[in-house]
Amino acid sequence: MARSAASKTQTRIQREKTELIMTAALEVFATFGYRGSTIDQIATEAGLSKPNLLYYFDGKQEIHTRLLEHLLDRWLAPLKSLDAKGEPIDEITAYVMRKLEMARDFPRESRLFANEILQGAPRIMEQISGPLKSLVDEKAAVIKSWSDAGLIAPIDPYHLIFSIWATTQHYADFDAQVSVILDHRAASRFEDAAMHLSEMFRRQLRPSAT
Amino acid sequence: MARSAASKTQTRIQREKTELIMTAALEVFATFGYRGSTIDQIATEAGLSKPNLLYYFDGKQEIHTRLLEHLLDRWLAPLKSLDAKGEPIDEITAYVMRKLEMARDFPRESRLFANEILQGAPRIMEQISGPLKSLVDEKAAVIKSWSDAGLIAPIDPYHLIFSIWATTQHYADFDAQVSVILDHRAASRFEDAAMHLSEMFRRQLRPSAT
Amino acid sequence: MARSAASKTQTRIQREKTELIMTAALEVFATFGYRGSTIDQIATEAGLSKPNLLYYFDGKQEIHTRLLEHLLDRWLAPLKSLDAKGEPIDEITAYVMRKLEMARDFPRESRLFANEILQGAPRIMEQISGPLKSLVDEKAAVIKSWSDAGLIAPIDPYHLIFSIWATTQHYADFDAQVSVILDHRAASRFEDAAMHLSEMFRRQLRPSAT
Amino acid sequence: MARSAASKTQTRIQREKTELIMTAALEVFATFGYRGSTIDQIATEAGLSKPNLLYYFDGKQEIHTRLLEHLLDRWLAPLKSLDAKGEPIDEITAYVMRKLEMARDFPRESRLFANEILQGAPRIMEQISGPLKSLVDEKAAVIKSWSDAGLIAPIDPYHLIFSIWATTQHYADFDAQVSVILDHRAASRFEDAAMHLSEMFRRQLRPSAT
DNA sequence: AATGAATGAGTTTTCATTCAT
DNA sequence: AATGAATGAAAACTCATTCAT
Repeated sequence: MARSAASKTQTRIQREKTELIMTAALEVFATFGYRGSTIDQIATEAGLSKPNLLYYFDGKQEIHTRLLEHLLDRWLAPLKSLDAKGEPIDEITAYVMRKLEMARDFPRESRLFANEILQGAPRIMEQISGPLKSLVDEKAAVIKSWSDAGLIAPIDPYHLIFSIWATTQHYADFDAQVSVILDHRAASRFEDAAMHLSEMFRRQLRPSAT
Repeated sequence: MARSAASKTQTRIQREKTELIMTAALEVFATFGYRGSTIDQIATEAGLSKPNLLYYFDGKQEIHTRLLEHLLDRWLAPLKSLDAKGEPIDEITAYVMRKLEMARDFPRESRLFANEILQGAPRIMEQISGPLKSLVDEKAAVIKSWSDAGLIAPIDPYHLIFSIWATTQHYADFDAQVSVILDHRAASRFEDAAMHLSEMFRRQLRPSAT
Repeated sequence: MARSAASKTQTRIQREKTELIMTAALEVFATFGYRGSTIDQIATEAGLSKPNLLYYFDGKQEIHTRLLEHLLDRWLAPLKSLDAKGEPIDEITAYVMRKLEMARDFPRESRLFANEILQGAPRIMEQISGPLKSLVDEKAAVIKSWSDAGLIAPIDPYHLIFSIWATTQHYADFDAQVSVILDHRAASRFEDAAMHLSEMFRRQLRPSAT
Repeated sequence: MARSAASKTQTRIQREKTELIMTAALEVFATFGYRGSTIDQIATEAGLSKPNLLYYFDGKQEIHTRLLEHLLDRWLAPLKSLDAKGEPIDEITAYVMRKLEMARDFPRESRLFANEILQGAPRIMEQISGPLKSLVDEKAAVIKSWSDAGLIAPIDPYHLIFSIWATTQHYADFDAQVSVILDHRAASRFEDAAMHLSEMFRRQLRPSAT
């Protein structure tokens, strides 16, 4: 049995197929949600037979869990890079831009995540209350210190972070709506959003002239 | 057969049961998504038998569709109230507050909507490209005019609207995450968010001193 | 949902269908064992569709469990009737006869039980170590007292009981073999066994002439 | 292909692996029955890969069939040894003891056999109606002759044999039940059974004083 | 209006067996 | 000989929907 991620010694084919399945599953899960997706869809998307897919993964649940685990690293990376020693406003703005790039380049990951949270995070709560919360707490403290030092305007760092997440991920998660509303302007939506958001957050963070 | 709620002549009991079912369905669909929800769950939630529920609605699809239709009015109301003749920054800030209140008071509606858009809006695209887009276009024009007149800072009205939607709905749609990250501070999340967001949007809109 | 035996208020149809299914399941499980039986077989045997069968029972496991529970009463009855106040040898011989009649009249019940024990009693251990063991302990004490009083030959009551179980149930459980070996004499196998076993146990129990 | 163990010319390794598989299969089949066992379990038990196992045997069915064939010799041996020229009661008692030893030393073989008969002997009927029946007929005739000669009490030899089989195999086949009922006395169950059964059969066979 | 009963079409998963190397 | 990979057929179970009363 080549089953389960446990086995450390993977053959080339195993690595390739596992990757193939994860990609297909990401596509399907991100679009239809966990319950709305079928193994059949994923198998078809991956060009495999259903039993063959189940040769690599123990079941639907496992694929999903592994996708979410896999996702977390990439998901936390932009915030991790926020440098306590950098120039505060530049740091935060750069973070916003990195998040926006992720929304542009990895919209399926964003939707997968959103789908999960939306339903109460039943299969991912641990990661949220664990690593994610820890990281947020850490970086919120950094922002707080900047705020306290007067380097940026007084601000609630948690709600700032939520605003950044919300505004950037919106372009991935609500793309169906965004694209329709922007119609012909949709092509440049990420550039426009970049302009808009960087301006928005810079204004918010700039210390008052006082 | 009194089938399908379409029939205009409803008895009182019909109206009550229909309402009961819609409420139950909202709860269930908002939590589990369309595919993740079963008629059984909705019937149980509503305290009805499954066949009895289907006496009032033609099927799962219809309940969902009607929920979304029903939802739209409430959903558009806050933006509709944006008054072209009001004081620009106050108007927009008030809009933000109304949206935030909706996230607080009608989180299930918000999640139902988010679920739908997230999956590509397959059952609601018409309403988005129709009434919703029209309204947005209209109000975006108003904001544009304020911006052109120098009453507010230069801004892309569409992306402003997206930012408002994103930041406010975030508190409903991502509540599972927000609550965990804020832990003991979660109780005041809407008040804190109100402070944060009103400040954020005011700063952004305030015309430059120049 | 009319599911699960829990519901006390059963309709006539429910009682009939439940009974019908139990009978069919007994037939199938007794012949093919738990794992060797399929819900399809049981449904076909009962003249129902598979989902209809599952409307009455929550699953294969539940049908099996309920059969075994149901079975226990009937299974223990012959031993329960062993009367401490009766004439020892007659009492025991009568018990042997009752067990033999059960092997003749309820061979499927016997095989269902045998199948389960044979596989280590995974789904029935509780009942064995509970009610069954209690009853055996009680009656073994009775037999022991007879033995101690010299009313029957000195004997290990537990092993006597095992011998009774083994010899009588053999005609049900190993019928396939018994019938072949006895070929034309097979028709009278239960009468012949009755003669043989009553003589065997009487001889064993008769106190020594000493 | 060196497929199928039928080929007479086996290398040493082939013989060893075949033996290894048979041992593993016996363990598994005896515990879970034919249908309840999977090739995977057997392969794992044998420390082989599934395809490798199937290199030595043509399929699940074949392993099972060969096990049963293999089993028959050992199974008939105790009865074969019953010597028409020996002292009747000693001969029969010795047979009982040999059977009881088999139940103690080869319980899996006993259970495998029991499982098969219990399910109507679908895969072994031939051997029962052939060699087994022949042997039984032969030895039953011997016992009959002893009985007719007054060397042992009048007795139905077939039912005597059934009683011997039943009582001895019971300790292997129903061990799950026996052990629980005897609890702390279970350790000596075979010694106790030996006492009990030898006494039981001796008493039954002893010609009446008359 | 209401509900117990029934079912066809899935959906996940298992498993004996085969393929390719 | 041996094994990683693959699959068709089945099996358990689910669910939206319909039937009958």
